[in-house]
Amino acid sequence: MRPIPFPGVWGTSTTVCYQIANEQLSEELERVTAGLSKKEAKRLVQERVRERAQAIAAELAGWLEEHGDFARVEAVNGYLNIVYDTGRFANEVLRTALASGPAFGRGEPRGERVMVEYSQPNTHKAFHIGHLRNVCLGNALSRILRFAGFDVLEANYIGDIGLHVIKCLWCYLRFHQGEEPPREQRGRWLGEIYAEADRRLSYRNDVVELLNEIVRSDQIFVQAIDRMLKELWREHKVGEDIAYLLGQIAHGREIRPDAFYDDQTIVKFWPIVGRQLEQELVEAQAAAEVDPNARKRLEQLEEWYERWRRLAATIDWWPHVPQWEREVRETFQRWERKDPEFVRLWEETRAWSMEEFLRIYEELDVHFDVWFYESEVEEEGRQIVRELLERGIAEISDGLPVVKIDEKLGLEKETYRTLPILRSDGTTLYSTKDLALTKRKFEQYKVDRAIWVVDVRQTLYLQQIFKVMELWGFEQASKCYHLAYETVMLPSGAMSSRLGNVVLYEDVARRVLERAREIIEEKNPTLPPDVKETVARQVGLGSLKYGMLSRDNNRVIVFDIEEALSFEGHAAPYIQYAHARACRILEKVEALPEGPYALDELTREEIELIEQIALFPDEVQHAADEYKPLVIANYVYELAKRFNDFYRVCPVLLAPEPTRSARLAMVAATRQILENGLALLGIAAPEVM
RNA sequence: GCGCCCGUAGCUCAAUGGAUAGAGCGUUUGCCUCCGGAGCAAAAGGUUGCAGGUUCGAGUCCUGCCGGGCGCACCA
Repeated sequence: MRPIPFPGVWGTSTTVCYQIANEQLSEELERVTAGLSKKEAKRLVQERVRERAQAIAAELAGWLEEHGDFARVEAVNGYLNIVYDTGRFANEVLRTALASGPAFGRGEPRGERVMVEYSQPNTHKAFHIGHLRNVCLGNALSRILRFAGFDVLEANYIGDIGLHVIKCLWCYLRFHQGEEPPREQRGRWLGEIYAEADRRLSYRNDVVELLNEIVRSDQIFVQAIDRMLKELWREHKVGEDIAYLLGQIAHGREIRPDAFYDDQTIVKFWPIVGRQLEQELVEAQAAAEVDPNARKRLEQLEEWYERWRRLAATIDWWPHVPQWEREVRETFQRWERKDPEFVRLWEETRAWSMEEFLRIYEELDVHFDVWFYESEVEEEGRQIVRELLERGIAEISDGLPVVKIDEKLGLEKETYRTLPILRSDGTTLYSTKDLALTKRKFEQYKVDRAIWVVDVRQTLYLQQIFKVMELWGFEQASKCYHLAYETVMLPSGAMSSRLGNVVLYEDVARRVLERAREIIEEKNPTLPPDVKETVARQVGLGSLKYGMLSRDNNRVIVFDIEEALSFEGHAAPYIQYAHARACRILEKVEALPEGPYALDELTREEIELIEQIALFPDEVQHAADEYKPLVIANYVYELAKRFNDFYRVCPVLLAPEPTRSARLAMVAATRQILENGLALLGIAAPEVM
C-alpha cells in the first residue's frame, strides 16, 4: 500500500492485483509461451499479466465500491486505487494531530534499548565541519529513534589519549612551553599545535612524497634531473646520495626518506627543485595561453609548486625528524609510566579541549547521556588482549599482537584481514580500547543494540572489531551496527590539517550567525534585540544542520561556505518561515475551534496538505528503520512546500465559516508537525523570523 | 591484488521495485492596497555513465565494462 501518486487525489494504491495475476497465470503462461522466441514470449506474458491484473482490479474495485466505505474505488492500469472520503479521513487526521500535539507521530514503545555512539572528537585536535556532520547525524538519529519508540542512550567517546595527544604535547613542551594560549580559544590553539606536530613529524615523508609524485608524472622534470644533480654536486659533494637519487629516478623506483647518507642532501637539493618547477611553470603558463589543453598541466604545476613552497619554508626541519620521532616515543613512555608532571599537563590541556567541545554541544543543543573516555578503557582493553592471547585467538606476529581474523574464521578469501590489537611496545591502540568499550556498552549499560556513527573509512576496522568480539565469544557482537556516513570534502578536495585547509566549526558557525543577524536586521528590524539574537541562532544553526542532514548518509558532502550562508530555497529557513507564517495566522484567533470540521469540499492544495500531514507517523518509522534523518528532512520540506501552496490559494482568516474553522485546524496541525519534524533534526521552529 | 561507496537537468541533490524521474541554485519573464516576498507563478533544461540480465514493471536488484572517491599490520 502506498499513497496514490497523483496530485489532488487522496487515498492509497495497491499493486496486489499484479501478484494475484502472476499466481493465477503462471501455469497457463508456461504452456502458451512454449516454443515462442524469448522476445515474443516476453511480450505475450506482459500483455496477459496486465490484462488480468486490470480485470482483477476492476472486479475488486466493483466489490469495494459497493461494500466498502470509500469515496471512490478505481482500477487503473492494474492498480487498485482507493480514494478516501476526505470529510471523514481528514477530520480523523486533524483530530489526532491536534489532540496529540507534540506527541503526534510518536511510535509505540518498543522495549528495546539502543546506544548511539557519535561525535567522538579527539582532544588536542581541531573540531571541524567533518565532526559537525557526525554530530548532526548522530543527534538527529537519536532523536528519531527515541521518537519512534526506542529507549535511546546517546553516548560520546572522547579521544583524550593516543598518539595524537602525545604528539601535541610533545610539540607543546618542545616548542611552545610557557606561551599563553588565547583565553577563549585554548582548544583551538591546541589543535594548531597538533597540526604543527603532525607537519613536523611527517615532514620527511611529505617532502619525499612530493618528489616521487613529480618524478612519476613529469617527464620534463625527469629530463632535467642530470642538470639538477650536477648543480647539487657543485654545492654539496655527497656522491652516495646523488647516485641514489639518480638510480631511483632512472629506474622509476620510489625515493625513500630514510635512505639518505647525509642530512643536508635534501636541504641543499630543495631549492634546485623549486627553481626547476618555477621554470616549468613559466613555460606552462605560456603554453596555456595558446592551448587550452595545457591548462591541466598548469594547474598540476601550480599545485606542486604550492606544496614545494610550503615545505621549503621549513626545510631546516629535515635533519631533525628522526630525533623528534625518538622524542615522541619517549613522551609516550612518560604517559605509560604515569609521570605525574606529564599527567598534570595532560589533564590541563585536555580540559582546554573539553571546554571547547562542551561549548559547541551547548550551541548545537546536543546532550549526551553517557561519556566514555579513551583514557579510561586502556587497562580493560589490555586485559582483553591478554585473554585473547591466552586463548589463542590472538597471536604475536613480528612482535605485534594481532588477530588473524580470516584464518580464525576459516575464510579462504581475504575479508577481515588482520587486526593489530596492541603496539609491540605495549602501548594501546584504538582497537585495544574499542574492544573494551564494546563490552562495556552491553554489560554496564545493558543495551540491546549499539550503533556506531562513524566515518565510512572505518568500515573495515569496525567490522574487524565486531568479528574479534565474536571470536572472543561475545554474544552481542551481532547487535553491533556501524552506521557509516561519507566524508565532508571541500571544493578543493579532502580536508587535511597537514595541508592547512581544514574548515573549523567555530569559523563557519560565526559566519553563519553573523549572516543570520544581518538578514534579520534587514527583514525584521523592529524585533526586540534579544529576540533577534535568538532567531538568528535558530535560523543560522538550523540552516547549517539542515545542510548536513539533507544529504543521504552514503554521499560525500562538498562543503561550500557560500551555500551554507544562503538561506534561500531548499534549506531550513524555508521550513522555519512556513512555521512562522502559520504562527502569525494562529495568533490572531482566540482559541482553536473544535471539530468536526467542514472538510467535504476541499481544494487540491488542501487535500495535498492534509495528505502530507497524515504521512508523518509512517515517515518517522521509516526514518528510524533505515537510520536516515534525510527522510525527515525531505518530509518537513515537502510539508512546508505544501503549506505554502495552501497559503497562497486558501485565505484562512478571511474565509467564511465553516471553512475558516477547517482551515485554522489545518494551519494548527501543520504548525505542530513542522515543529515536531524539525525537532527530530535538532532544528528549532521560530515563531517569528 | 582484495573490498566498499558514488555516477540522475549546466551546478548541488531527491525519488519504501510501481503509474508522467522531482526540488533547489543558476538563466529568462512576471507577482507586494490582499493572513509576512527568507515567499509565489511561468519558461527552458533528462537516452538516470555504457552494455547485458532478472521482473508483469528497473534510476532502484544482478553481471560485466567506463569514470570518480575511499579502505586494507603497530593513526584514530
